Amino acid sequence: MSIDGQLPPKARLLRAAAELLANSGGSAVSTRQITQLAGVTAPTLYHHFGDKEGLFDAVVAAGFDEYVAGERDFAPSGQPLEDIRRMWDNHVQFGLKQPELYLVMFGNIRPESRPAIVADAEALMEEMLNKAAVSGQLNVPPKEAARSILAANVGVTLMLIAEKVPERNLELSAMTRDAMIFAVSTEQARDNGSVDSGKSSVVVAAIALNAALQASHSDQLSSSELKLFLEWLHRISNSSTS
Amino acid sequence: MSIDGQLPPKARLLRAAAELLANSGGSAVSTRQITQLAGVTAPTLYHHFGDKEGLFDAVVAAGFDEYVAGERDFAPSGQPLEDIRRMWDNHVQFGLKQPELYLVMFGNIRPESRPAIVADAEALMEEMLNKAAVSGQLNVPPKEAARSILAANVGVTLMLIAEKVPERNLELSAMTRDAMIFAVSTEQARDNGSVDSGKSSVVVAAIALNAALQASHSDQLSSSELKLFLEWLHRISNSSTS
DNA sequence: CTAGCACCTATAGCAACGCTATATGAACTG
DNA sequence: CAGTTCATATAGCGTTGCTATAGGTGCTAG
Repeated sequence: MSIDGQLPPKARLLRAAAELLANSGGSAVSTRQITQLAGVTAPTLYHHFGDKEGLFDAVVAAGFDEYVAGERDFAPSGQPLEDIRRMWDNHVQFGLKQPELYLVMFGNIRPESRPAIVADAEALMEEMLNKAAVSGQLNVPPKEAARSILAANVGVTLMLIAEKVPERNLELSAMTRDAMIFAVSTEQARDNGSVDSGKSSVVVAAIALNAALQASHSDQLSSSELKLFLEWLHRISNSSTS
Repeated sequence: MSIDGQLPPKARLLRAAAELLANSGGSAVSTRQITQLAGVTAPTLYHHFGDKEGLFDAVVAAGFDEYVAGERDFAPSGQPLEDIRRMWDNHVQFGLKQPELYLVMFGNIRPESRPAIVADAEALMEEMLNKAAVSGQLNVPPKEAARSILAANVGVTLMLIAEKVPERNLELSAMTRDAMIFAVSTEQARDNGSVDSGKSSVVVAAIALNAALQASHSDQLSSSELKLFLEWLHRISNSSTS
């Protein structure tokens, strides 16, 4: 069993590494396995990729393209925060579908050395969050929101990967996802555009306070209090529609 | 430099492994380094711990005791959710103080094989969340809340560890923490938050809403909610004086 | 006191690992 | 056709985790 196909050795190495990584079942993958499956010898690997990690980086880059493609396939961007939710789910699905690859990408943490891939994923999410921000749907800077959401997203995915398949409960993901998105979003983001007229003075005042709070970043309340406060405001603001 | 102290070889191995792990700076720690520092030879290690991972598990067990001790030192506060918050912060601090040990404990993810240590940490958090649940402060089962919070906690800690020290921003942790706690808690859970200053337009709107609310009989909020809501409104309204 | 026994540790070494110094072939360029 | 560059192979270095085997140590029994 070898990868022949008359591809150039570089591509064969990439394919062999990806295949072994995907089927390794958690155990380590050696350069000898890879080169044997690719039908080349060791120096070829090091000529093209520098070292083992370079090869894995290249595999990860291809995997990341797939990841990004998945992330971008969504995003017809009616609702940026809805797109963020789909990005989250796509992230989790990617991790569960290719756990080995995912672990190389996001699970290979070393102190003081941040994998470039994480920064890329962060930038991707920040880009999307920027759209939400310009629509006034974010109450924290997009960069920090992206870092926070991605951290939780990775944490949840790692935990799901570590669990045995039959015990995996995607509710964990959904719950954490909604919590994070809710935390960074303003209240109007949870609104699907129900526009109403003939509001009472309470509603008007609530909307005014709402806007003022969002414009001025009141720090009179803690951020978590503010979330709850705004949720109530939202309830009051929508009271005329119910 | 070797660990002598006339301790039995088993303890010397544990100490040597812990020390090398703590100072390895991210690079791998070999059994030869450990045995040399402990002043023993290889078979001694394998006699006592089975294999390298067994040794690390033992080190982790000791580290986990320290972790648990830190988690239990807090918790007299009467407010379970406040204790959860401290558990979160303690978790992050532990990870940042001993990143190598933390990575062995929480960063060594393999598919289908869940480290027992994660389950223990989860149980610890679930136990605390149970107290919140009996007080009616949880709106999700404690088990799922614990898993969700812990997943986010680990994700945040790993991300902070991966960052260079000067760039570490603990706001990421605080924000994610509050988001998760808020997500699992009922509204009555929070009352003691940090009090800050406010902005004038907010104050105006708050006063308006306050007056409007008292003039009308809104049934959008329960009486207890309304009470807290008005209290916060009052706080915002008075912020100009501070 | 000695014999036996269980426990613990050391000597020496295996197979596998990541990686490389060196050399050879192929392909393009002048 | 000579020269240069790129790509691959031969062979092997140093290190890794781990172990088959044997020897030393301290105990209890006769």
